Amino acid sequence: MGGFHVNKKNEGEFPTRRRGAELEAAIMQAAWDELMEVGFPNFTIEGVAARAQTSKPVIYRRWPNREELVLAAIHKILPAPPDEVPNTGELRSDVIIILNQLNDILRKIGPETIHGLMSVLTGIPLSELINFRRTNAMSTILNRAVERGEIRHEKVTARITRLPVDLVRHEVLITYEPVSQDTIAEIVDEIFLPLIK
Amino acid sequence: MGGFHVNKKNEGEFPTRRRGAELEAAIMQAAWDELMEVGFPNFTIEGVAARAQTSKPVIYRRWPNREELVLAAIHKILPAPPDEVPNTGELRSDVIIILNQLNDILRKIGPETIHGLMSVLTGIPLSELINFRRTNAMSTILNRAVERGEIRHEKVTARITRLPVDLVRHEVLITYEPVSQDTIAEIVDEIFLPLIK
DNA sequence: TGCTATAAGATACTCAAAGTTTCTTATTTA
DNA sequence: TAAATAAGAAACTTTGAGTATCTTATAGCA
Repeated sequence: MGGFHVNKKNEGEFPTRRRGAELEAAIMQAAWDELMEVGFPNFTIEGVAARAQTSKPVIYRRWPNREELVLAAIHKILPAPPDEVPNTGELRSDVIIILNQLNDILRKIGPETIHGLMSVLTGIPLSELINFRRTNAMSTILNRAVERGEIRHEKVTARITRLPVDLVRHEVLITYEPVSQDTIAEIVDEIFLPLIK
Repeated sequence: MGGFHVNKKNEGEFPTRRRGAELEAAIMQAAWDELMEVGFPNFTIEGVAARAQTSKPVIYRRWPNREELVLAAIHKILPAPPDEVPNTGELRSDVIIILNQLNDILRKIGPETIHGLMSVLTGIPLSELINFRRTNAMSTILNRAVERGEIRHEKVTARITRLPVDLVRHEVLITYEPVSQDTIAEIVDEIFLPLIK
């Protein structure tokens, strides 16, 4: 028992029905827009379909559910930070650059969406959900600082390497404090550098 | 157009229909059990009503929605940590006690539920959602350590006071690492104490 | 150029659960 | 013992997830 069909035959010169990559890109953009406008808890597949001027089955043929669609849109739309690890010649400014990149990404996605994803995609740490190849950036920065003789390598433990990133994440996601330049400076100058210098 | 009613008249000696505080307690327990068994994403009001052997309107008369019901159950059922702030006479062991209490609470509620609540109750920091009057415990501990002469008061900034609690929260909620005694010791001995001593 | 495979799009399902309404009746209280 | 209160039963509306079925536009190929 099929539906009531009103498709018009298109005798025109170029296609009006999108397919493949073009259609996919339109859906990703629509999903992102929907997420930004209504927020994660109100994000619906139907809303995305309407916005992209397509229909639900088209979306379900590509992504199995709400969460995967959101995750895909995030990875597709969000500009990844540059691949190169900052290298200013000074540890402090390198770390501040990394922390600003992280803060930007988290702020753009929004805590509400991140919490929503983490609630549903159980047991997957944030670094796996949203990993812009930033995992090793801090290590690289610290190795360079050791090579320059700026810090001593015995000070560089795994926990201290993660510390600044962890604190920015905590600030954005758990306390909802806006992470200003002052906040970042505080984390770096009051916590991180004293431990490693 | 009301429903089909099969209530039996109870001519017995004592009430079979619960009300007030007794009913409320049964609902809270049912909500907690439901949360523990099916997890936050699958938690339903209908499930709670069935489990508590009552009906949806009874629940909706008291709590406006799913999230508030969960939040109420958490606060009702979860044993709050003791009111007294630990006072062993040594900073290190006091901090370890606090961090273990925090870890216990977060583990009992579960990251999935916490993320779910934070996604829906937008903009409310974790410390307001789940505040077992622990907010000032660290301050008290540090003040006592200053009084004992164990540390100097200039070292005690707001950020350093929050640091150990922040790191445990981050570990449980963001990285999903199990917080062992070793992890807590690492946070205290490798990060916190070196900054404050 | 026309044929065929593919996939888009429309529509209508089913199912579950949120939240509401209406009614009856048990229980408390005055 | 009567009146007020609130529990409980059931059916309702609405929304959205996810699926199934069909038609038809389009791409790629013969």
